[in-house]
Parts: sequence; structure tokens; C-alpha cells
Amino acid sequence: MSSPTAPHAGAGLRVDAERNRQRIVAAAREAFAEHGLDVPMEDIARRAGVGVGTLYRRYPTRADLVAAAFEAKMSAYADAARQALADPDPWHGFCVYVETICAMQAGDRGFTTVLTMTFPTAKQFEASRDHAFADFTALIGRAKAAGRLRADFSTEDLPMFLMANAGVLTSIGDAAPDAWRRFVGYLLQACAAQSAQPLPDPPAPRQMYRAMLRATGRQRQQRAGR
Amino acid sequence: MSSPTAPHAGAGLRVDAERNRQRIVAAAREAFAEHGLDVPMEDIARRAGVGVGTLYRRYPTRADLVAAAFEAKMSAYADAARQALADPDPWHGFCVYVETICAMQAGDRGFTTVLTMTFPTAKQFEASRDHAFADFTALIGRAKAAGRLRADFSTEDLPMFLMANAGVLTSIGDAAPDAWRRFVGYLLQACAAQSAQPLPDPPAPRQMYRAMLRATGRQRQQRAGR
DNA sequence: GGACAAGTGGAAGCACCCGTCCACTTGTCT
DNA sequence: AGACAAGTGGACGGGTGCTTCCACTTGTCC
Repeated sequence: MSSPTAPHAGAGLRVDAERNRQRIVAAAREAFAEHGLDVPMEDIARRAGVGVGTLYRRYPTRADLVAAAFEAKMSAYADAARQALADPDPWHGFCVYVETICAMQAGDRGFTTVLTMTFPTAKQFEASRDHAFADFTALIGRAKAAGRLRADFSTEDLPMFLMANAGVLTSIGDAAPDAWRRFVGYLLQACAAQSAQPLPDPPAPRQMYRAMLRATGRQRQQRAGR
Repeated sequence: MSSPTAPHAGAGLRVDAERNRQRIVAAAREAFAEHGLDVPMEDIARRAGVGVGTLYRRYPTRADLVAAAFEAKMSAYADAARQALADPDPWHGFCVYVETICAMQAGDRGFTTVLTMTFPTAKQFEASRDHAFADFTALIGRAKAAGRLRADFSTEDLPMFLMANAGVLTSIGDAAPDAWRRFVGYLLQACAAQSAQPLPDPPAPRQMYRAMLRATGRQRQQRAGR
């Protein structure tokens, strides 16, 4: 991102600077996982043992830092789709895939949200998402062909499910840490071909993209009263 | 709430004060509906044409104001359950009910969140919720008895669904205003008895209560990067 | 119409977080 | 070892929102 043509993120940096950069990313990973994407930058800096100035010079916007912090997890996310394609049973592969990524959401408060957003400036990051999406599309095709996935299942339904799961996770928090498993159970059964009553139309891809883009400026969301 | 023993909320107030109170509640309803529960108090005051001081004296905490603003909608919420019970077809009643309250969430950003929270100090408010809950429990019983609702459907599943729908609504926002309908379609099909693969256990009532209680102090949630 | 309680509004103090800027430190290269 | 670029941290100015407080206004009742 901030490096010229380098294969590795921190190339060209002085060794101490590179060490700090790695610390920052590690600290961000922890902080995002524990508290979600909106932890104060200063907390991350303190956790990394650097000043805020250092953090901002390396990652000028929060989105940059988020992209750096979740790059590895985003790769794992893409790998999961690839692995699911390797499953000999298309339907089983589909179900395990959905469960896996929902579990990834459950394990990291930051990732919960990251999977419902897009970060157009983070190239490698979005490339992983695109790979995952392509493999998932293939996965859907196979599962439909096998007659197990309902024919009207749309690729847009996956991000929608992730948004729903994010809602369950953030609302329930630690009060019922496994509730999301049941929820995903419901979703998967709704995806089965046998229960294929007609559904309202899915959102258009462009609509989902706009939704995942979010407002670019200052902005908040839910939050509790008092 | 702020009145001694009165049947009506604003009893005992000077007429001008009562007029202001009503304006405040009306302004809060609008503001919450448009921007969610975390609109600045000052915006509400300005919309009502009063000073913040007036607002705070009448409703000392945000929760008080939220309860006042959504009391009517909460009654409507309870009525919907009662009406659903009147439906001669238990399954149809169940489906219409779920669709109705999800539509109520979709129509009001504040209510989206309100339905996933509890406000223990707002007596009348929570009484409506309890009525709705009791009727919903009856609704479930009937639909199960009719063999249409899966036997392992739990009353705790409804609040979980509302949390999920809240996730869809807040993430998608205005980008795909009807996406929630499709989502609810999925949920309902998953509730049908015919698709009754076993599910993970539901959360305990106490867990759901704790979840809906939220943290009582300062606190934020998702929010986007950048 | 006068007196007093009730009600009002908005300024002020506080807390939080963002993002910048620059005097100082540290690595690196010769 | 010296010199210079690279890197650092945290103080600072700016913005937002919460909540309190009190000098002033306005209804109400006699």
C-alpha cells in the first residue's frame, strides 16, 4: 500500500520502522478483534508501544489500517471457499463454507463488520474477496446442479446472510456466544432445495456493493440508549 | 414516568410545558425514525423548537426519551401479535406476524434497534413487549399444533431473528430497501416443519435478556472505517 | 395586576476522539 | 566518528456531543 513496487508490505523501511509497522498491525488486529473497528486510534498506538503520529504516518486512514490488519484473515476467507470447492459433496461443501465464514465472524468483532463492507482502495484485500466470491459462485452452481441448493439462491444472498449474522453477533455479544450457530442452522435449512417456496427478488449486485461501501465520511450506526 | 400517579403522561404540567413535552416526543419520533437511536439530543431539541435544558428536565436520560417516543409503536407491536392470534390459519398468522414486525423495523431506524433492546425502567413500554411475547408464545403453540411450525422452534428465536433483520437493515440501509423481505422469506421457510433438520440449542431466555439489556454506560458498536 | 412557582434556553464545563505538526532521536552510510 | 535522512512521539487545535446550571420568562391563581 505505502510501498513503491515491493512484494512485501514494509519494503524500503528502516529496520526499526519496519519493526514498528509490524507491531502496529499486530496491535490493530488485537484491538479490532476485541472491540470492533471503531477502537480509538490512540488505543492501538498505545498497545503497539508507538505514538499516534507514527501510526498515522504509516496508515493515514483507518481504512488503510483495517485493510492491513485483516489481509491475512481475508486470505483465509478466500481459502475457505477454495477448500469448499474441493469437497466431493457440493451441498456439504456449501454448508461447511457458510458455517466456516460465519464462525470467522463470530471469532473477531472487527471481522464481523469487515465482511459486510468493502474497501475499494485496498487492492490485495479486495482481490481476496473477489476470489472468494468467484469460488463461492462456483460452489453455488455445483450445489444447485446436485439438486440440493434451491434454484433461486443468489450470490447476493451470501453478503446478506453475513450482514444478518453480524446483527446477531453484535446484538447478542457475549451473552449467548453460540447463538449464531443456531441462526446459521436456520439459514442453511432455508437454502435447501426442498423448502423452495418462492422468495422476493434478491438485491442487485450494484445495490449490495453500494451497501457495503457505506458512507465515506463521519458516521455512526446503531448504538444503545443511556 | 415523570408524573406522580396520573393516567396520562403529561398530567400536572403547566399547559405550555405539556405542549412542549408533546413537541419533544414528536420530534424524537421523527429524529429516531430517520437517524436511529443515537441522534444528538440537541438535534431533537432543535427540531422540537425547545432548548436542550427543557428536553433534559422532561426526559433525564436517552432511554426515557426512547421509551416515550416508541410507546405507541410498542403498543402497535403488541396489537400485531393479538391480531395474528385471531387468524384462523395458525401458520398464516405466524408468517404474517413475523413479516409485520420486520416491516415495522424496516420502516423506522430507531425501532429497528428498539426491538433488539430492553428498557427495564420503562414499565408501560416493557408491559407491551411482555404482552406481545405472551401472544407470540401462544401463536407458536398453535402453529406447532397445526404441524406447520417446526417443533423445536423456540420463543428465543424471534428476538434472534429481529437482531438478524436489524443487521440486514442497518448494513444495507437505503441501497436495497426491500432486501429484508427476501431475508424474511428465507427465515420463514426455515421455520416450516418440513425442513426440520435438527438445530443447535437456542439461547436461554436469561441470555437473551442480558443481550437485550446491553451495556449500561458509554458504549458504541459497529461503525465504518475511513 | 401582582406575586410566586413553574418552566425555559443556551452558555459553560467536561470528555472524547481525530489528525497534524515539529523539535527531537536514531539508524545508516561513508 | 560524523552527517544526514528517516523516523518518532505526543502536545495541540478543532470538532462533536453530553449534561448541568442559573438568570430570565411565563403561566396561574388570588
